[in-house]
Amino acid sequence: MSFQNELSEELERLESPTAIAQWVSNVLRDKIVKGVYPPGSRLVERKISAELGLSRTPVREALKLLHADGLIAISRNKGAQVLQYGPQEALALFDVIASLESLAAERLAEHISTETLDQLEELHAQMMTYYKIGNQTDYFDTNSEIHDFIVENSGNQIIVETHKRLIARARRGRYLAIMEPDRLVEAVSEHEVLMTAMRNKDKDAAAQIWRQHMTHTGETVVKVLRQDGEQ
Amino acid sequence: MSFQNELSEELERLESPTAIAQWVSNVLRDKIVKGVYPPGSRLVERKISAELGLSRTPVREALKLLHADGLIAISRNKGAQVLQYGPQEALALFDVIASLESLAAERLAEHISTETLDQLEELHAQMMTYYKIGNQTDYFDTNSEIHDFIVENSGNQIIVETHKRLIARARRGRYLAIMEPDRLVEAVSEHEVLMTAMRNKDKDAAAQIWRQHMTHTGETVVKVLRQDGEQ
DNA sequence: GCCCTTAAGATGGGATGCCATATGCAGCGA
DNA sequence: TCGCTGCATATGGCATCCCATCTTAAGGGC
Repeated sequence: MSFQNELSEELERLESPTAIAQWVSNVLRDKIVKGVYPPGSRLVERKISAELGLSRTPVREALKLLHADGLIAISRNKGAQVLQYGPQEALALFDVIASLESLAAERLAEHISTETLDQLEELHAQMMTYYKIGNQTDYFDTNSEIHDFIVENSGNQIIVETHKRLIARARRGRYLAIMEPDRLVEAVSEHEVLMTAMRNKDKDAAAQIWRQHMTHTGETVVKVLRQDGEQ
Repeated sequence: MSFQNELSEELERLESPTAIAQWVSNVLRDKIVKGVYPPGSRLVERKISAELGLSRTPVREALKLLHADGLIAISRNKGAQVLQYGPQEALALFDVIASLESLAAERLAEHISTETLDQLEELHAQMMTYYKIGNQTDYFDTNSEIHDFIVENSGNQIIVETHKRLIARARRGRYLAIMEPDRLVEAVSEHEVLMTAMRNKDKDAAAQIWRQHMTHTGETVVKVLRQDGEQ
């Protein structure tokens, strides 16, 4: 089996340099996040390059990218190994993400334009609809969109870059964590509070509720990971 | 001229894989921070590898690392180019760093042990001595040590990693920014307030003052960069 | 004299080969 | 039977080669 078809498709779309390494890193990241490569498993350059029909060079670069993202450790003669991901890592990760998204919400609330607010209202309304009809998948997708939207419109590129890097690691937990009904109700209520803060351009309220929101999300992920670990 | 001597020395001490690439990236990072490679200048793989007496491979990896750090842009057929660094970038950077160091101070204040507090007191006293006798160089070094100490003892590895990455970029500004006497007095006073918060294990006060402290520092750097840009 | 064409050089990306070292297993000795 | 030694294998790091593409400049045509 080969991934050459998908590779060709992707490459035509992207003209960025090191597009292949990017593609490989995305493939591997996905497999790590989804547990195909469990923590501790070894990613061998030669093996992956053979599977993907590539030389070692782009695979090697992809592994370096994953290393920079904090997903794997690279040791000589032992191959890259998927790092552990447990409650402790998730706790630390969400602590920083909460602080970062809170900052993003604060900065956005400060200078939000009517157009941007309208787009946010649109996303929020969409999410509420999915919530009311009980469509979990679309609810979570729109939810993620809202979080990303706030970060991307914070006006601070450093926040965007840093957030992107950390979220890649946190997704590993979110994939396992299926929100419980109780948390869902609370989360929706917190989203409502944020919208009010945005409408009032109240940066302190926005920062406060968004940090609280992400902290709660983190706590839920940690709880799920703990339950998972006990099994 | 060759750097082979220094290279050998470094390599004996480090047994980490990709030690050469790390070393090269440190050399280049230093030159970027110090302005030897000004913004917009081109870093050509073949040229650097020739100068350092290495093949292109490790140099290439080093450039990828600098790219991941956000210091350079890599474009095909044009070489890596040092990214601009002006008031706008510094503003965005310090906004995030302030938030991050504030979080670190908050987490440290929560659980700080007597031994850790003693070490911090020691560093603080040392810095105050340098301040009083007007030894600027040692003052700034100890100041940096305090900031790093707080981050490293926050108990959150994600904070440490993220901070390290961002500080590498911010150093570019701090190298240019020589603190003014007015700011110096204010900064020292803010350090005093932090120490009080730490002694009281008052996490909110610690978070508040440390964010304010870093925001002020950022503003000073931005001011200096603006003056520099106007010349 | 100006602009377009074209060819040579520059430059990063990818492929491949060699090397140093760590790992693991097999065989030998006590 | 257990442990130690040594060799084969695995594996990542580095060097080198080729290639596609962009840049640049020179030369010819209008």
